[in-house]
Amino acid sequence: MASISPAKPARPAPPEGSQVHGAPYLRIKDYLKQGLSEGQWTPGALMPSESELVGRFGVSRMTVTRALRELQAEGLVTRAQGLGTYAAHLAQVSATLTIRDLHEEITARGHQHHATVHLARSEPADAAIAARLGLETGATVFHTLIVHHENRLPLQCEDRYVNPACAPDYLGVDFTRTTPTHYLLEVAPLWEAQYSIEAGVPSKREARLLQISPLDPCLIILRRTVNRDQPITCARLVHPGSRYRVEGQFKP
Amino acid sequence: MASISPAKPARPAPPEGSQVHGAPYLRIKDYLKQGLSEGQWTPGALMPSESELVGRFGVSRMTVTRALRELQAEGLVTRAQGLGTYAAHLAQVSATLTIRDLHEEITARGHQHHATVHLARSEPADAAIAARLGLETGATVFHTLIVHHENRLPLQCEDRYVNPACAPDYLGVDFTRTTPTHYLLEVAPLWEAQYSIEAGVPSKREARLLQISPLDPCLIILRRTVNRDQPITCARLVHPGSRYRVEGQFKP
DNA sequence: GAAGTTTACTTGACTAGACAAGTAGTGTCA
DNA sequence: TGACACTACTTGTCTAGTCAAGTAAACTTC
Repeated sequence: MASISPAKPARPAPPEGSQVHGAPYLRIKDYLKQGLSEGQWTPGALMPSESELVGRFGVSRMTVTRALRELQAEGLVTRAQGLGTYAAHLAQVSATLTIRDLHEEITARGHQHHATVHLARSEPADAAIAARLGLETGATVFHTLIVHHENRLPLQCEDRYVNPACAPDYLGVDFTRTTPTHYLLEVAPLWEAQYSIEAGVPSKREARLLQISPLDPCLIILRRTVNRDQPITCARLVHPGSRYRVEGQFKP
Repeated sequence: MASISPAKPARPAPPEGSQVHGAPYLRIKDYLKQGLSEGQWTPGALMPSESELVGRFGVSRMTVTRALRELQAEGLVTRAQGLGTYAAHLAQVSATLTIRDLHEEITARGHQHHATVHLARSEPADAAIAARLGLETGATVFHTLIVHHENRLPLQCEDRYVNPACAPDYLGVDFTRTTPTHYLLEVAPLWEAQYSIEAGVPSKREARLLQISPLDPCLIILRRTVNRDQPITCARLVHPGSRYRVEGQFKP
């Protein structure tokens, strides 16, 4: 099969501006990205077809397909069978906000993390908590209230409810050494989470634990974590606005 | 070539629990995802090699490669040449927060959006703004201050500086009809953005424009947008904490 | 003219190989 | 014992084709 490969027809040189080095699929991606950033294809415009790119770059269709599929996964183009590849409307693109385990975040800054446990018990769930954990009202849930400190300064008040079915040994964990997030990640490795980030004022108890005034603005994150089958945990994370912010970047 | 295809050797049945329907690469992804969610491979564990999956599912290596490459892109596995495929440590995974154009967000809720323009002029940049836009101190920049309303209630105060080189006609736009975000997306289609989300109190002017008390907690988003070559714009978006929150979900 | 058919073009998915490059263990030789 | 080559296994990338399925426009038929 390799011996009778026909001589390749003369093909046009690779388009100007595309990278010369690197794997062919990366060169194709870079060429298309650059055209998109220069406005060569405005949102909604029809982009070159796979066979056109095959001819232009002198590669096989699988290579072009890979480049286009990755651009699609990155949200830069949309593709439709029978129609073609189109430049995407970037307004709908999403931002990636890195939300890491607080312990890692603090130690990565070279600071000291320590936690104080103010509550760790099982209790009957009220209607709101039960609904969020997919349980009956009055069912037993685990409840912890932990304050995380960075260099002795309170940074986060973590009020968390856990479904006992997912982590039966939860209350036996020493939360001054392991964060609940870290422990739950190990017990239930693959999950989905929903977040909501808002600004508000702390409750009186939260203000006292965070050593701030009840009027100080706080960044409040509500997080609910679900396994494939059942809810695992829901948490209210309250941070003094002056000491914490969420950062992220978005790279289409 | 099709006529002399050899009979396929007997192969083990697809692993239990995997989807029967769907494209083979999706079946393989689903099988691996399920194993990860059930703890069959805990973070850091070595997962089946490509050739093992080829044998197990009776497909070609390209198909297995595609499934694994997509799982890698989704952050579920890490791969290393010469070593193998490993279950990822999910703690470092990122959450996707959808940040849409405010006009779209409001109209999608079936509500009415209108904007009032309180400032739209060019002015010399002070040191802080110039640094963020990559310009010299004193260089001319465009400055707009716009309040966005949802059903007549102020929702966002948008204080924005724009690099004139990227959008020379910026001040000619009617911002009661087009949001700056939307216009800038059209003028400079491909960009990167950095976000910072924090809780704080509004300035006196912001409080007045948003019709809230200067003590009310606000969700403040600082956004800086960069093109491939140069910074485009930086903005301070102030939202009353009681009226706005950022939602997102994370689905590995 | 309206309704169906054909054709050309598009993406979607896959096969059965190929070579390259990185890692780790094993065996050999000085 | 230490240095080195060899080997087995892994992922990374690519080729040159295949068939399927969806769209749209041109063409044919009634």
